Amino acid sequence: MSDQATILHADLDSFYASVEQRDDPSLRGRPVLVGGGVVLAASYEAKAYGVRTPMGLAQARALCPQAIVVPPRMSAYSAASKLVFEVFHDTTPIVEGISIDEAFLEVAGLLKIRGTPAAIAARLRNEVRDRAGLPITVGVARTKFLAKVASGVGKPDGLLVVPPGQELAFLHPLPIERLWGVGPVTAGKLRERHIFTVGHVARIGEAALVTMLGAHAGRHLHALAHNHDSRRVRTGHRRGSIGSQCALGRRPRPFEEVEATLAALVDRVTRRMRSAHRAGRTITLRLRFGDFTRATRSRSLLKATMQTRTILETARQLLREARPLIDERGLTLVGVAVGNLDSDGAVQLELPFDVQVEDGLDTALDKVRDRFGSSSVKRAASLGHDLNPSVPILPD
DNA sequence: TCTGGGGTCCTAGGACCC
DNA sequence: TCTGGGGTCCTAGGACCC
Repeated sequence: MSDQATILHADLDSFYASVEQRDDPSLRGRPVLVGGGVVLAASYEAKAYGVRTPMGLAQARALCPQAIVVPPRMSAYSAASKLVFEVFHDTTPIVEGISIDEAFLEVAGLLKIRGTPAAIAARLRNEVRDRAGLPITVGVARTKFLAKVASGVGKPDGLLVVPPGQELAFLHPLPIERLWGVGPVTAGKLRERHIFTVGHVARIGEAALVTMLGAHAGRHLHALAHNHDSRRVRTGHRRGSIGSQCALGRRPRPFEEVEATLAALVDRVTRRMRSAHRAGRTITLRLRFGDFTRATRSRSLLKATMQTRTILETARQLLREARPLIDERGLTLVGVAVGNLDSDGAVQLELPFDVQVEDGLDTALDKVRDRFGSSSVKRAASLGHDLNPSVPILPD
């Protein structure tokens, strides 16, 4: 681990609601809720009344009757996100997007030319405000995990640097829910054992955590509580699945209507696959029932496809096989996702500027593996690409 | 508190191969 | 006829994230 805090976690505040307030001045300073059936985003004025996501709109209105509810405008949010990510990429070449509204940035290579990480982060916040008109919080620390915790603590519209040496003092008083990977279930298990803060987690041994939570989760939490997190900021991620789902409400639906909904979902998914040039091999049908239990059914094809017909046939078959469950419990959500995504043919990526093929192909590939993850290079091999040293081609 | 839509990662058993 | 260990893929479920 570096001896300087050079990882930034940049996180837009109440993203959708902020975009609405930016685009409609009459909403500024007022409680705004973005949502349809549930609250997708709440402005800080609304959060002050206890509104959270994802909360039913009726409940949110009860907490904050004067809230202004606006329907989501996803295309406006995508455009705003694009602007913000341009600022990220203008700040440093090493940007790892986490979602539409947050990213990790590594600034270790910029210190000589652009100043301290705190100065870089402050400029980043100004740029996002100037160019995208949005408030953003930045956390700075030596590890990704701590940078993310810092941005969470620094919200809204803040900048929080955790200096090396003060990390555990910062971390240990925080509630366990701040740990990445601690959701309601894990928090419940920990609370049962009177573990309420990160400091408590740090004091119990790794073995006890593993017994409590399983091998991976236990080791993961133990490491995070001690601020052990060697993950680097990684570029070049591509998602592994594309899906779409639709809540049906509690009213019972005829099976034919469910089939029609499924067809529309498959159509939406395959359109997105084609525009992203991704083909997939595993079709997953996602179901949620009247009692809110869930089930998934999946099938893998021999060959990746982005064809609506093939994917719909498979999805329909899965739906028919699940019909007894549906008839028994009632259906409240249907979704379809296509995973095992592969590149549709060769996707060319330039090697990072600091990787020279002249060093020898193996050395270059090692560096690329280090940066992008080993899977990218394995995929190149499995696809049988000709790795011509003068024109490196790496899918993904 | 009656719960959207988009994802990720991990676990675990069984099939199958060497 | 009975047996081992290691590895990968498939499927289903669960927890978590924004």
